[in-house]
Amino acid sequence: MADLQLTMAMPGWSSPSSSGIDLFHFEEGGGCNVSLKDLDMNRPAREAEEEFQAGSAEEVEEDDGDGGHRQKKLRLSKEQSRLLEESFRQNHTLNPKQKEALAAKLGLRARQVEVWFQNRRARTKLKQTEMECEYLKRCFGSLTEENRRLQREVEELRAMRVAPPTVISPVTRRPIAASALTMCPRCQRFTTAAPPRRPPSAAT
DNA sequence: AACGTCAAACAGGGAG
DNA sequence: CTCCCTGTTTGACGTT
Repeated sequence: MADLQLTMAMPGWSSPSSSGIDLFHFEEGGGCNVSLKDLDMNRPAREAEEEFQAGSAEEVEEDDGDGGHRQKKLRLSKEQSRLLEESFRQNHTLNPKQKEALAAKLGLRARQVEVWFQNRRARTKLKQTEMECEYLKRCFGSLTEENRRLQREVEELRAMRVAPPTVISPVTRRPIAASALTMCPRCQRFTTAAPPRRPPSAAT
């Protein structure tokens, strides 16, 4: 399925678009993910599903009669979830017509389908973010290790660095650093560079 | 019973 | 104004 587009290339990770594996896999086929929730759900959802399976759209119980505006929470049936997932795989967003059609097909209100898609998108994004986070953590770990290794290497190289080459000074007849020699342009002979002249010491 | 997790539903704000 | 995103609340359910 090409429904998830990770924005990061993560070596070793198969992108959903190529693997065909969704981050969220619902109990299609295997059935091992079926929990008691799915089997013994609260009645409104089951009723809705029965209506849905009978081919008619049904308004799930909307008001408890006390004027409270919050919907009674329903759990979607297995079949409703499956169809929503299927639809989500084809498209992560729905236009109003598609929303209405899907809602009618599922026996839900358009608002419920809309909310489901919103939540589903959010969950997908969260999952992606978690994966990216894990990947970055691993990157950080390996880079830290690499950094340590390079630091050690630098220290080792510093420790084994040989002393600079020396020559015998033609003036003092003692060893001096070769870099301290300069060639006299007139006589073409090596001589020691004159030490930088210090200006007369200023006070302080 | 208390706690944790999951997902449905809501609210507010930004973009078009 | 509508749609979507994001953060939050809340109810259902599982686990300890």
